[in-house]
Amino acid sequence: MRVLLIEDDHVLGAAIRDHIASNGHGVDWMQRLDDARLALSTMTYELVLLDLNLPDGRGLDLLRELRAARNPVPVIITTAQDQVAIRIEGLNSGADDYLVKPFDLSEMSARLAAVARRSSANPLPVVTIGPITLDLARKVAMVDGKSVVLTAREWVVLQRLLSHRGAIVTKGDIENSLYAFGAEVESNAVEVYVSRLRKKLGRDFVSTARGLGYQVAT
Amino acid sequence: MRVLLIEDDHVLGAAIRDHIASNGHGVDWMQRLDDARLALSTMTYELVLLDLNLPDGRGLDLLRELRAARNPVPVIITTAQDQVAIRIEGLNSGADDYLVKPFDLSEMSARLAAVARRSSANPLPVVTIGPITLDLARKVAMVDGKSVVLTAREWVVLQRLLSHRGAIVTKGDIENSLYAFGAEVESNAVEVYVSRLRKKLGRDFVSTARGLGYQVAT
DNA sequence: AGGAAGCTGACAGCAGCCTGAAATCGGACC
DNA sequence: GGTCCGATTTCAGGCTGCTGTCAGCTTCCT
Repeated sequence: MRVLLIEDDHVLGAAIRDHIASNGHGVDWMQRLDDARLALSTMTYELVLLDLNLPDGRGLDLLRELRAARNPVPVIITTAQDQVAIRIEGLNSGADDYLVKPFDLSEMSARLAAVARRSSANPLPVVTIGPITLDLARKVAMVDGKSVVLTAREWVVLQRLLSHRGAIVTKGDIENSLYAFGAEVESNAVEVYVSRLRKKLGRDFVSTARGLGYQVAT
Repeated sequence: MRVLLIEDDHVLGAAIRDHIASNGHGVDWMQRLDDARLALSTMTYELVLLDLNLPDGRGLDLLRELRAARNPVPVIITTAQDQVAIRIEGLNSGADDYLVKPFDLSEMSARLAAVARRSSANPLPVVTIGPITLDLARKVAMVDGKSVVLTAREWVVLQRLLSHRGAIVTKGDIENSLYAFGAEVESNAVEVYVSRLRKKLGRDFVSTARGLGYQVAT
C-alpha cells in the first residue's frame, strides 16, 4: 500500500514515516501543501494521512479539493486535542477518520489498516438475508424483488449492524456511527431508526437484545 | 467493563454516566473524593475517569495514592481547557490519558475504548468449554452448535466467572459486578443467575464450592 | 437425623424498548 | 431572502419480557 503523509513537523513526520514503512508500506512524506498537491496529481495513493495544521495553507482546503475532484482516496486527518470544531469540519468535508495528537504510532497503524480495509479491500458487498437484498455500495435495497428506498441515516444504521453481522451491537456503537463527532443527540434516535428499518425491511430483520443492543441474524 | 466516574458536575456527570452505560458498561458515579476512595478500596474497576477539579480535594492526590499503592487501574483525567500544567502533572503522576473539557461524548467513548484495550491487551477472546462457545465481545453463545440467547445480567455473571476461570469466585464478587456500588440487593439473586446459566449452558458448566463460591472448569 | 447452604419455578413490577405523531432542520428551487 | 418538502429529531404513551424476590425443595456435611 502506498501512503501519502502530509505533516510539517520534522520529528513527528519522520517517526510516522518510519513506522508506516516498517509495516511494509511505501510512504511519500510531504511537508507542504503544494508538494502534496503535485504528488496527488501525479501518483495514485491508497491512503492519505493529512495534518490539518500546516504552515502554507489549510489542510482542509486540500481535502475539499480532492473531494470536489471526485477523488475517493481514503483520508485520515490529524488535529490537536482542542480542535474539535476543525475535526468536525474535516469529517464533514469528506475525511474518513481522524487522529488526535498526540497519538500512539501503533494506534495510528490500526486506524490506517482499518480505513484502508474498509475502503478498498472490501468493496462493500451485496448482502442477501432471506427475501432482502442490500447493495451497500450503490445504496439500493430490495425486498421480495421490490425496490425499497432508505434514507441516509437508515443506511448508516444498517451498515453498522451488517458490519458486525451476527454480533450484538450496542446502541452507543450505532449512535457513534450516526453522530460521529458533532453534537450529541439526547433521545431515542437509534430506536426510531431501528423501528423504521423494521417497517421497511421486515419485522424480523433486526432482533432486540434487551439491555445489550441489536443484532442481525447471520 | 466496570468504570468509576469521579465528577462533581451533576449535568456533565449524568451525561457521561448515561453514555458509558449505553455502550454496555457498568458505571459507578462518585461526586466526592472520599466516596471514590471507598469505592476503589471495595471494588475492582477496569477504568477510572477522574475529574481533576473537585471541590473536596485535589483529584491528583487520589491518582497519586492509587499509584503509590501499586494500583495499576487505567486512569483518564479530565481538566479544563487552560490547565495545561495540571494536565502534565497528571500524566507524570500516572494518568494513562487525558480529556480536555469540554469534550465530545463520542470522543470520550473512543478514548475509553482505546485505553481499556491498550491496558488489557486481550480483547475478549472467544472461549470454548466442551460443547459451549462464548463470544464475549459479540455477546453470542452457542451450545452444541445451537445459538443460545443470554440476557444482559447473565453475561455479566458469565464474564465474571470466566475472567477468573479455574478459580473460585465468591458470590460477593459476582454481586459487585451485577450491582452498582451502594445499591445492595437482598436476595439470592446470584444463585438465581447461576441457575439460569446452568439451564441454558448445561448443568456442569459451573460447579458449586459450598460456602466459598462458584467455579468454571479450566 | 438435623441443620445449613444452595437450587429453582413462579410472578409482580418496572426498566427498557417501540412507535405514531408533532416539531424542527436543511437543502432545492424560485 | 422566502417557500416548500422530505429527512431528522424529539416526545409521550403503551407494551414487553427481564429482573429481583420469595417459598418450597434438594443436597451436603456432621
